[in-house]
Amino acid sequence: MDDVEVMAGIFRLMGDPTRLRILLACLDAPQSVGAIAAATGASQSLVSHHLRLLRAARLVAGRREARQVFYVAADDHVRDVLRNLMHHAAEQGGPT
Amino acid sequence: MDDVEVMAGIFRLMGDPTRLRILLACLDAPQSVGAIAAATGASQSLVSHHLRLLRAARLVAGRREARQVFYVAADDHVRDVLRNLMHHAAEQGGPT
DNA sequence: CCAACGTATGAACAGATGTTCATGTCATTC
DNA sequence: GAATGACATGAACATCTGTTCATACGTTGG
Repeated sequence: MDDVEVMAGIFRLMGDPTRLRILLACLDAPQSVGAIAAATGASQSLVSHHLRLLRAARLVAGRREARQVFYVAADDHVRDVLRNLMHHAAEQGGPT
Repeated sequence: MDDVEVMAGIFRLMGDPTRLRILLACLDAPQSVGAIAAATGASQSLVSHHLRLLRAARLVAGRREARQVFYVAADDHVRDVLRNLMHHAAEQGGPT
């Protein structure tokens, strides 16, 4: 596949608010699916659906711990991108 | 609007291959709409439609020069994000 | 083994999105 | 000022996407 399409695929995944919140929720530390659902306010089912996509793109990695499964952002580049654009958003919202 | 939604909005715009190619085409130097269309292989109409969205999000800025309009990526953060993920794609495609 | 908990999956649906085709607008040239 | 070139816009359409609801799966405790 073309590099551009790979990039676009990643961006598209980050382009949904719910999925972005999920990513941000497990950016620094592994979180269980339930915890992510609670943190984002999305249903458990929806979170699981999204996590499947994020996992397929290797943006998150999941590890089973007894009954729960803990997900964490799997990529340093992704972390950088997110942090970078968070600054951007902060600037755009800017000082009122 | 929430910061997360702003970020997601930007990511979503970069999440379409055509639009991403358009962005990359005018990342370093201003390009006319026709030039962008030629560079990306998309129709003039489609490029114009996408440029409208990118302009609305202030990801590109357009300047009229006689008959032509030149667009250029308008934001340093965006440039950084794109370059950052280009490296990511390079790594993922990586050494076989 | 049965029940309970946490997570995953599948079907179905409403709404959004990318693209095309046709046409409109603005600036230039003759 | 009519014609041409470069870009913008609008309608229409097929496709994709996010969400929900119901249900299945795997793991632990009695």
